[in-house]
Amino acid sequence: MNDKKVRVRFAPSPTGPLHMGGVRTALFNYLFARRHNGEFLLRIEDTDQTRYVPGAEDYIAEALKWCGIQIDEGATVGGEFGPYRQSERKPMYRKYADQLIASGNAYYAFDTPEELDAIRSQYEEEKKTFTYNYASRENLNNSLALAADVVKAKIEAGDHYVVRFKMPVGEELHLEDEIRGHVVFNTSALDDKVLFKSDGMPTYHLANVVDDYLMKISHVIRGEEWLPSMPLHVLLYRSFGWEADMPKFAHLPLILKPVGKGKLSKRDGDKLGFPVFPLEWTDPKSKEIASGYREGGYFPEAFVNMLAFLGWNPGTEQEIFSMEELSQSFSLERVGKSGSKFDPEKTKWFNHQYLIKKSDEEIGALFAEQVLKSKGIQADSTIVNRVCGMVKDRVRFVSELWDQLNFFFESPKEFDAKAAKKGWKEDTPVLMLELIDILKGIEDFTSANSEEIVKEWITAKEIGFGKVMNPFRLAIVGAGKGPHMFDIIEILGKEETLARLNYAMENIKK
RNA sequence: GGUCCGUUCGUCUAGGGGUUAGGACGCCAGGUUUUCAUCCUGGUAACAGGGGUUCGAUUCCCCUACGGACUACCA
Repeated sequence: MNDKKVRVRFAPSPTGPLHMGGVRTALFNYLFARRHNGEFLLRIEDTDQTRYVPGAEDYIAEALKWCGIQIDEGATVGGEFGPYRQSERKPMYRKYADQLIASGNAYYAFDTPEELDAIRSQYEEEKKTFTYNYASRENLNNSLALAADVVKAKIEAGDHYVVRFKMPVGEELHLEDEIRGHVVFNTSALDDKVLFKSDGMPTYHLANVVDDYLMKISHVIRGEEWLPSMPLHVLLYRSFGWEADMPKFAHLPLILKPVGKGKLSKRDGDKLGFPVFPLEWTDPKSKEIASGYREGGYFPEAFVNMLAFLGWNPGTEQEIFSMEELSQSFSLERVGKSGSKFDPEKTKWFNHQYLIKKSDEEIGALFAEQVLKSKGIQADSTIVNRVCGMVKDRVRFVSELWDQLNFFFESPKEFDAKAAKKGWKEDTPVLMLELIDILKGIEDFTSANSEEIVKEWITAKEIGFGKVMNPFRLAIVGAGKGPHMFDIIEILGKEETLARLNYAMENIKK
């Protein structure tokens, strides 16, 4: 173990909204940085200009912010290792490609994409696989096969070319991954990857290694889809002579679809009935809207907690972790090796846990803002907070509160048929009439007091609570649901309570 | 096809040569409750298969099967 300062980076490509897998990668990097008092950087990998999507970069920054993932250095916040956008670093990559050519680790290749495509399909017809590597490069259009003066002439004539890595032959590479342990690759099975494109931009592989080196990255924590290119990256460090400063690698297991096969993709979300994105996203071209966790009513803490447990666990039975607790507990050793199927149900459970932990004031404010306002209902915030507190433990989302609380804000006009059939009997009207009289006489209409008086009456009359309380509830609530009856009528007040009772008497037909 | 990675309840997972294989989500049942829900209690359900190694393997090794990733002048 070297004692290098921990510096990690999240390096997304701004080709669209970040999906939850990307957010988890960012989260694990962030947590790892926090745990080791290190730094977390955001680097934008926009080397492919053809795939650039406007708004994607802002989306990434906003999504991380919503999750509570703070960026120490990066495209949006600056820092001494900038710029942090690869398009802005463009001028510096060229010399590294040249360095590799000079040292014999890379070469010029003039083959056009069309030529390569043609070769590939020809191989396919012959049921062979074409690989641009030691076996084929001597016969292709590159500086390894061509005479030096021809190469020089081509370049001077302005011919388009790429720079390819010259993959060594027959070497066994023994690599260490922080999550997977020992991994072995044979370089003969690898190909001569393009490092520098004909448009003057580096590919991911070159830019990534150069930037990680220049930005003094200590650990590369990324998705498992990058595992196959780890040998290339290690070889690049070696070719540059940067082995001593090479970061450690950790490849995270993938997040899989809840049903069916394969990894979770951006297309899955709304089709499968849950968001795949942290924030809602409107595609700038098609104007299609993809739903987000934020807009779906999830709390960022719940979303983050759920994500943290996809592939990682603390080894204890604690499941609810704040960002602070995660920062203290996170370790790469406790990240699993196998992919995890995402479970939308558990995410809802996490949301419920956070919802019940929040104060009545917080929930009340959200309910007023998100639900009542849109219904044009204005209500006293003390009342709103109080009723939210009464029922918050039975919902998973703020939006579900309305179903539990509607009767506080609107008197019932219709009555649940099933509850009416069950609770509203022949003798009910007589009892309700008596109940109205009792309630009328109560001066102190607080919950405890009216409960005592009504209970006394029921006990004295020997009629059983259900015979009174069930229809009473039906009249007040409109259904067989809701919190403690006397708490409800205290909030409603005597006048409203009596009005509802009278309305029910006239409108519930047996 | 090739290369690499993986495989414990339906799902997320703990565990690890000798355990009643633990927890959570979901589901089911009972209890509490004047209702619904919460809550409490209980239940359902797993070491992919075959070979080794060993006194003993779910745990270590190999093979098979299955799953996954990668295989672009995309990241």
